[in-house]
Amino acid sequence: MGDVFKALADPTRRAILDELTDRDGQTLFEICTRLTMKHGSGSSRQAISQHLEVLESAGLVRTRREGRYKYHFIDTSPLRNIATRWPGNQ
Amino acid sequence: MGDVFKALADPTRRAILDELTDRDGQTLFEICTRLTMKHGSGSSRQAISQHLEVLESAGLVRTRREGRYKYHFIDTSPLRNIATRWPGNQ
DNA sequence: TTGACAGGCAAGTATTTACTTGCATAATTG
DNA sequence: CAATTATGCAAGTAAATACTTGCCTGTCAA
Repeated sequence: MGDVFKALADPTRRAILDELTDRDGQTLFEICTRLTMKHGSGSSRQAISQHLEVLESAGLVRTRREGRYKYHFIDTSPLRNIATRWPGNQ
Repeated sequence: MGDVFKALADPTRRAILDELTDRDGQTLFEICTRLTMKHGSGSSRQAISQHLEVLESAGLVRTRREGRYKYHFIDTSPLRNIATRWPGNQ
């Protein structure tokens, strides 16, 4: 089980979560191309793939395989602990 | 200005925030000794000092100098953005 | 069934980050 | 004033992390 905080530490991974928030259930290639559209300096496919592994291991992304496609879905439930760990934050 | 997410990525820094939540306004040495009490393998003074710099640069810790003492106070307001950045998280 | 497409694996490189080491400064205390 | 206490600074080391490179497997369509 990965660390949610460490998963959120990288700006590329946060951009991936933004992207999935905007359009849930994308494939690896869709995420790659849409990231290069928005931010000029897009990461490589392998880099994004490894970021997705980190996000999945932290429970922030769930995946479903269909044929040769693999769809990625955001899961925000692990974020709840962050909001409640240090009080005075409502 | 530092990155709030990167500041939260390190477990020692999160332990410092826990410690300040438990008892706000501690000096560097108080934080060091209380961290070594709870978790056996306490970090060195310099390590904690550098962690505090990161937390302060991220806006999670504010400081007040009085004589030779420097008091550290937690500020949870930067955490609000985290809770609201990715919806479906109330 | 051949080729293109989507994705996976693993080892190596490069960059970041955490920690250490040693000395310096400033405020108190005896 | 000298010694101690609390902290600061900066360069170096060690460990973690992000990224690359090259090849491999499975799926589908012509």
